[in-house]
Amino acid sequence: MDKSPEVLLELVERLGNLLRSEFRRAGADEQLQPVHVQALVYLTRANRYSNTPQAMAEYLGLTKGTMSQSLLLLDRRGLIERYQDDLDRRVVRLRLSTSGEQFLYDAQPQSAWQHATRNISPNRIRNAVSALRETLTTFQADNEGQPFGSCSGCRHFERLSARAFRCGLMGDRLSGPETRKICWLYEEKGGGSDDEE
Amino acid sequence: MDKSPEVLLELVERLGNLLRSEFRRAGADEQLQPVHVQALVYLTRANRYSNTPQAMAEYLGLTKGTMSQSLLLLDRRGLIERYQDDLDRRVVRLRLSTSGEQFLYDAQPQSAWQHATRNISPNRIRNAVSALRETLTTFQADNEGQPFGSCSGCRHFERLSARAFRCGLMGDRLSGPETRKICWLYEEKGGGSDDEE
DNA sequence: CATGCATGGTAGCGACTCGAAACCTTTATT
DNA sequence: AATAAAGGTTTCGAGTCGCTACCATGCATG
Repeated sequence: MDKSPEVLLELVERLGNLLRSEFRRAGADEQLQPVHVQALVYLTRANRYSNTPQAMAEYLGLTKGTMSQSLLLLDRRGLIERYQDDLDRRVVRLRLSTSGEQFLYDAQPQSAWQHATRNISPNRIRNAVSALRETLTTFQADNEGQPFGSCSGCRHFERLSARAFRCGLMGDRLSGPETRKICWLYEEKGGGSDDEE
Repeated sequence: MDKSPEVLLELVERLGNLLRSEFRRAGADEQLQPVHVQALVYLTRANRYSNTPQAMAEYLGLTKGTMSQSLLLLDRRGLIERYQDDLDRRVVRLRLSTSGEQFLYDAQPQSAWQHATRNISPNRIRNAVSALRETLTTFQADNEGQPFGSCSGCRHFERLSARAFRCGLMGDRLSGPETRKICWLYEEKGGGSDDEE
């Protein structure tokens, strides 16, 4: 009998708690809750399709109502900016404000973690990443959650040339850096397949 | 430039969020918050030295005041029992009640996760465990948090015979199963190597 | 077009979290 | 005996969070 999966769960859970404490600490000066800090961090990593309340709520595992509350607060504090989408005027788009960026720069919510991995060989980290990524994919597939991946590995991703990319779903050209951001339209580049829509 | 640590952070964070959602779902029937479910799960894994509000608060990253609130609620609902320690009457000890155990049995808060790791080879899981464990240890050392490990690997652990064990710090004899539970008195066995069972 | 309905987001409600600080009781130190 | 320290509880106020209801905008049909 192997209990490794159980232990892995325990570790992820505990690291999650510590990360949460860390976010709490990072936001203490500005009276921010962990979820607020997470929201700000998310904005630094989300691509152009994923900077909406909806996507954020999915990512953080909250309802849209709850998300709306938190975003209202962040807006009042001037840490984010909200603007309407041009094409669909129901959609609200989000971006970090200058002071939001400043806050993240000062608080460094992730530094403690980065520091904690310093003694682990890149190779072992990559292995861990691979195992966790697979777990995440399976988990999301089981629970019908949005996938949230980046372009490489997405079935909509198209490479036009050495340095030009394109999202086949939305039809936009993408810059190199943007292909590494988080996208909630991500779909696994499945083998055969059932495709949606 | 290698961004793997960053990606690892992202994965742990996201899995942590999903786990949290999962706990929320598991507790919904009984009107329990995620933290309540976590507390109950903790009790199934804590050894005799670690079933106190103090240890639990450390583990979950909360203050003792907050912890006290949650435990009060769990006690009112009859999911846990609280009793005084014999030796130190300041200390409160906790245990799952029968209905607490029943709740965990019914809600299976961890099943979704267990299921999500089904396709990953035991070997890769063990590697991931090892990397995360090391990260956890470093993180805790950096932040002076309680270590929270199990007997194997603890400097206080003594093996009396093939099947008899002892905690050198507290002086108690321990049963085999108990040596695999979570202990907040854990201290890294300096120098020597870490081996897995 | 109008009607209907789905979708993205907001508002209000109530139960609960959470840290901070003050407090109580028991144990440890001197 | 006096004082300090440690484990827990209480109280307070701001905020989370799911829920339901609600308001716009967009998208179908006919």
